[in-house]
Amino acid sequence: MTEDWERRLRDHGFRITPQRQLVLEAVESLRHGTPEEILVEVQRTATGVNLSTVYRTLEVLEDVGLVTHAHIGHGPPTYHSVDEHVHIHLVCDRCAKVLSVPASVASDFVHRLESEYGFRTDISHVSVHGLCGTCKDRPLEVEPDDAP
Amino acid sequence: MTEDWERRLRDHGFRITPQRQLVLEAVESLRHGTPEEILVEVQRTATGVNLSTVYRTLEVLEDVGLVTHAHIGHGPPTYHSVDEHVHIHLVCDRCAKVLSVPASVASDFVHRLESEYGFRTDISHVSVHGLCGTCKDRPLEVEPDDAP
DNA sequence: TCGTTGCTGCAAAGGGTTGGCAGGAGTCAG
DNA sequence: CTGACTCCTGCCAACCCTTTGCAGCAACGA
Repeated sequence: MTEDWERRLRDHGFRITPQRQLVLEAVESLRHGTPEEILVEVQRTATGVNLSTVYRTLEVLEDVGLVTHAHIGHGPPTYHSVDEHVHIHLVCDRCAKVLSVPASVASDFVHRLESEYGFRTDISHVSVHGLCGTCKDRPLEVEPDDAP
Repeated sequence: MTEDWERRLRDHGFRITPQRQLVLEAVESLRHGTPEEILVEVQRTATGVNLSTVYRTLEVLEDVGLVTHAHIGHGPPTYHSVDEHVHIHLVCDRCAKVLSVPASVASDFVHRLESEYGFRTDISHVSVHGLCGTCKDRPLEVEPDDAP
């Protein structure tokens, strides 16, 4: 995959450490990951790594453009490697499933924001909430003792 | 403004209390407000009101459809009254300014999500990040001792 | 007016995140 | 290859935002 991650870090004055490599690899192998999940993945290789290190490392990796994060719902953010295709998260508020769709569906929207409001947006940063195809067709609530 | 808020609450089996009235009024007068900000506004009238009451009240008001919340950036959510026009928040990552634009700019995007992915979305729930008109034209960093 | 039960205030706990500190490791010059 | 200089890490405690348990108060129907 990304092989110039070392250069990327060095060029920004950061050092190369095992922790940084492991965190980056974890982000790449999990395709969506919260800091906690990334920690668990990292600890499969190196048990000693600490959660605060993961937080600090993710910040560094984001700084140099190797990962991004997005907010899915109310919980902790999820991190992605940037060599993934840029995508948007659709979060179902009913079943909590997360769909990824290519960012291109939003390109008209993005262009309108830029031309009409001068706002240049990073559409992938936040997720879009709603109901997924399965859930929106399902009746709202099924009280078990109401139907004949 | 909304005068049937009492009915709204009653119809859902909730009681009418001064706290609920005050919180609702606070949300309407602040047009964007975090729980903390709403508390401060409420306390201009009733000092004794507690932050947990604000949280619980906002949950109730959202339940009955009198307010909504949206996530702006990493911090706490902001609440709006629902009689406001539905809008999208554009958050500038550089200067942290928040622009509100009518949700109609996103209608094509919303329709595509529904027709292509079966996903029915509540576009106003999360905010869109990026750079505002002012910041995107500003040079990235000005190192003071680099130019001739 | 009285009783029921939901609502509130308080305080404490909970999850996620950040900060200070001392020791250890990466990097660079020699 | 070696040494020194910093940066980075692990640990722990603090932090912010939010939720919860509980006892007393107050809204509402009878």
